[in-house]
Amino acid sequence: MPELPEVEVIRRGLAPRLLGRRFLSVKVGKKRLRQASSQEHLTRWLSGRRLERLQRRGKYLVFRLEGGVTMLIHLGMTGRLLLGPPFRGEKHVHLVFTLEDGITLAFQDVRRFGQVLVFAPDEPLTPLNQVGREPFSRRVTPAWLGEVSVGRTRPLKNFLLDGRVLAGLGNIYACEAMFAAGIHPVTPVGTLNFKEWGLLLQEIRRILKQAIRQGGTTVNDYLDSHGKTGLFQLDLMVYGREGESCRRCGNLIQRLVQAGRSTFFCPHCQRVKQLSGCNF
DNA sequence: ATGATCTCCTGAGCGC
DNA sequence: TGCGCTCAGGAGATCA
Repeated sequence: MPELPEVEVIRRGLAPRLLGRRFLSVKVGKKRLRQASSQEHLTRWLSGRRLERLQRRGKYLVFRLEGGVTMLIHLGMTGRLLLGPPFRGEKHVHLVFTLEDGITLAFQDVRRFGQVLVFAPDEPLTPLNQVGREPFSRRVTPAWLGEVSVGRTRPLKNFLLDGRVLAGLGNIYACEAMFAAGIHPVTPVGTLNFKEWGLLLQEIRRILKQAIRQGGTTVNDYLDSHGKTGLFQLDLMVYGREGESCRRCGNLIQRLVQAGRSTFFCPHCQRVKQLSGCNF
């Protein structure tokens, strides 16, 4: 389940191999992805164009090509972008890009939640309109988090999973950040004070950086662009650890369901916030 | 306007 | 061994 760190690791793995090279052709499989441009559209706008920049926006990879053409790739739940030709008979390969110098890039996605969309020059990149601020952006501050949460009652966990506010966090890193900050996942966001937002933001950034350094988190499916697993799963404090001992206090990690997703937390390290009159 | 729920998809894991 | 069930979750759609 690629979240911000996994997408960033993939971006860094792909960039040295793809930048400056031209796309020659693309082959699209029969099964439909959640959202994908047609073979004709991809061929028309990619063929012969050099990749100028490879960026990340939230969980999207943004391929900037010559002449203002842009390709967006979202890996969904189980998407992979693998360098090198796919093995014969490899399952769930839905697109194969061929570039100069014999380089191939395969998009593999078991659950087909992914997106591969190409945009003509000056065509608006509509999927990015919904993407919130980058966690490492200077525009994300404790004060801003407080502002967008004032008067809101939704639980902190749901807030962190809302990509329209803060981009790139998924279930794993949301759980880990709340644990690290010692804040209970059901806490209504409107009750968090400046200090708590500051601590949470600090922990979000620390954990995302650490996960990038470790090559991401592999729980079931994730592989980087070279087919390697990440290592951050070894550092997980709560995610996927229901019934196991808290690595900080020894109490049992609990699970609850929020917004249809599992939330893992330590009931001792993450206390339910006592309501106080003044938040700031 | 806000927040919760549903939908898409397939394979792994489990009980019987 | 095989069948049916549940679960995993990002993001857009839909509902109260």
